[in-house]
Amino acid sequence: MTAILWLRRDLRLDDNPALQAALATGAAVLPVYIHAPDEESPWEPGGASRWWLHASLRSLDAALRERGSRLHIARGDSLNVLKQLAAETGATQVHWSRLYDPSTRERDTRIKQALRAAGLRCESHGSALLFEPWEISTAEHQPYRVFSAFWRACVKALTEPRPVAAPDRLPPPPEIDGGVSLDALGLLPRIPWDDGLKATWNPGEFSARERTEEFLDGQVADYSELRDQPGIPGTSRLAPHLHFGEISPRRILSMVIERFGDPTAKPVEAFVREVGWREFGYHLLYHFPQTPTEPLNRQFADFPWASAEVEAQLRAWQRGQTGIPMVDAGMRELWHSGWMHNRVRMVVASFLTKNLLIPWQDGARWFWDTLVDADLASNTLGWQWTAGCGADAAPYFRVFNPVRQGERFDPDGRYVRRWCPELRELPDKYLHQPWAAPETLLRSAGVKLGESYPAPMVDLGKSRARALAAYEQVKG
DNA sequence: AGTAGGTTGAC
DNA sequence: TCAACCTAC
Repeated sequence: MTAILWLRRDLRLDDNPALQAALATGAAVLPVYIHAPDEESPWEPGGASRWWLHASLRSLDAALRERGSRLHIARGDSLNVLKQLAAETGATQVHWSRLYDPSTRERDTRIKQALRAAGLRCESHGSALLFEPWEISTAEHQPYRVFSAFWRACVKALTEPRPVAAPDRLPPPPEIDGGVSLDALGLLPRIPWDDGLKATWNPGEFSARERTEEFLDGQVADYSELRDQPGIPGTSRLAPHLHFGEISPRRILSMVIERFGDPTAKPVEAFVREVGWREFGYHLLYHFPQTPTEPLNRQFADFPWASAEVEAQLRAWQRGQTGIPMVDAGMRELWHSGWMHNRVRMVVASFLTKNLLIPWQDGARWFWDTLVDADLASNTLGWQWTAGCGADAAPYFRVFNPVRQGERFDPDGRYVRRWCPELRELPDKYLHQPWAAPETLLRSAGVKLGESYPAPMVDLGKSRARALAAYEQVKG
């Protein structure tokens, strides 16, 4: 007898209810990963995500082997693969952790019905969230659209999780033919552009746990103060680990409670609330599955986005060549490391959607392709929030001024100097707005606008006024 | 999770 | 002169 453990975005052995359920059968357990990106269309993982996935699968396989098991890797139609494996091993059960994005939800429902019809026991388990999206609702039994109310309800329902640790030993998997090597999945880039990712990240469950411990024993104490400064490593950087399920939010909460007691009290409250934003994103994606492409607020259906010059402007934004230091620093950090500090994500998103009036969907798609933590729920929430068309949206008039943001959150210019080294010699006063610097100062800093660094592609004041006028139309 | 433009009050 | 605070957008 065999139980199949179908692993997808729960690439861990700790606090994995699907694994525990498979083990509880007392049968042989076959851990399987099936590569079928087309089943996630139109949101198949982008280049940075695939890089992470490769490393995470390798790490998972190593952890399984240490415990007497191994990861079976297959590719192709997920249902066919599962049926074949069940036939070959005589498996009677399949267990997996739930996903919440529209394509995989639909696929998993179909697969569950088909496998059950074929006589298999088939169970999906909640493991990616503190609360399933349907467990939290307003007094009127509606989904929440405002974060503060959503989080209040979550906090009220919060109980101390009791995550089950990774087992020391696993039953040996049945001997089977077939499968493919990890390398054969072609997840790594053919042209090696991943040096920055390698230098920045350690995917895998072990590193996820280590990172969490390090953060909770260190930076979290100053999180509410330092998390907004992109030049300082004050954030947890756990998002990609969470996205691939290398650590569960239940484990994180449990570690928080272990160290601090009340997770909603200082100093950890601000960090736990960020875990809450992640929950909110999943809540919204589940209840409003059209939002990855459609504005939640219907008034935005005919928002007057810019049409002329958009392609060239979008490319300048993507490449970090807008001439606005804070924006360019962020976009270059993203391209180099597959990640961008959250404060800067808001700045570059506001610049794209408001100063350039380029549709938020274009920005969301670029983030999707370049972020190692690309997550449909969080990405959709973030972009709709910035554009002003989503849940708990920034009021239409909230336009970030990237100069002021730079002066407030990167006051010593450490962040901009790191990612825009051609501006390094400029004094702090002009670092965030080189176009305002006197000519002599630019010359002595070796900056030639339009040559060594771009002239600003738009006037911030004028484009802000244009955005306010455009948003005036949807104010209702 | 904002900005700009004003007023106020401490130097 | 400048930070702190207030308010409209």
